[in-house]
Amino acid sequence: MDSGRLFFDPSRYGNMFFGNSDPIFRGPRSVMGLQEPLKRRTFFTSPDEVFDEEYYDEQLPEKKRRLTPEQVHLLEQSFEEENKLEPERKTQLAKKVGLQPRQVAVWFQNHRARWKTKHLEREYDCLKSSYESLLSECDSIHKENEKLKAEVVSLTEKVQAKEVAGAKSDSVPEDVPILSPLQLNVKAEDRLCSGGSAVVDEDGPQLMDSGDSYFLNDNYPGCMGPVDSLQSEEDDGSGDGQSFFSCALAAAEQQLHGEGEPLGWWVWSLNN
DNA sequence: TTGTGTTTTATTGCCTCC
DNA sequence: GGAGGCAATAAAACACAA
Repeated sequence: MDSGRLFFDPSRYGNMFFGNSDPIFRGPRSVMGLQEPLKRRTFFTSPDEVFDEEYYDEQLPEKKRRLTPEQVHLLEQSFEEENKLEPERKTQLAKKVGLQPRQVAVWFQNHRARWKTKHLEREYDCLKSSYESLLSECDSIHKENEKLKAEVVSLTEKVQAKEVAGAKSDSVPEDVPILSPLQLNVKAEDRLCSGGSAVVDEDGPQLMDSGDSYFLNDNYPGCMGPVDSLQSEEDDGSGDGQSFFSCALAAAEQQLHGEGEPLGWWVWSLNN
């Protein structure tokens, strides 16, 4: 926009603003009566003034003025009802608030723009906090996953140590295989997956050789599967997830302390 | 008081719809 | 082609710190 443009363009809007065709539109500085601050007043303070041609005959056009709080209030009320203006409503509202219909239209236009900006900002904030919340949740699930994997490794090592120590004295049935730590690890997690656990559903990622990505969701690198399925475990009371490890840990500890059934049986039962 | 940043009012140009 | 909407922008009005 050039700075010397007209304050008001009669060619576009006719003489709706001023009641005559006096060529007074020369730009803001030449027509705004800056030398007469005492005569300053708000643009149109009453409906009568809006249509009072004599007023504009005797008073030079003024600078643009802020609308009064009452005018703004009325406009906002109307905006809340409907943010677009039909011609009839525009005319009625203009009379009601004491503005030119064009001013009302401009106000609505600007208000829609401001509303849109604020709405976008709110949506952005909402999405941002939602994203940060999910990120934090994902992080804690990832840590929990690491913890559980470490627990599996620890238990496996304990089981292996116990088996090696008791191999010579214990009589293990011939058809019960002695599992290697890797096999035991895989079997334990296999049971975890197939036993109705909510941690990994049947359609989700299945066991792979690496043993370190069973719980990862390929669609969300670094993230787990749906959080809801995790929460559902507690809800349905099945408890096949972490509680499995707790049972395993208890059984291993019992074995280490010479209680309960032989660990060979536990390994056998896992395998069947 | 003044400089500066923000808000509000108004204009312009372009686009879509009827 | 005219009416109306929107984005971009100008410029006045306003807020406020220094």
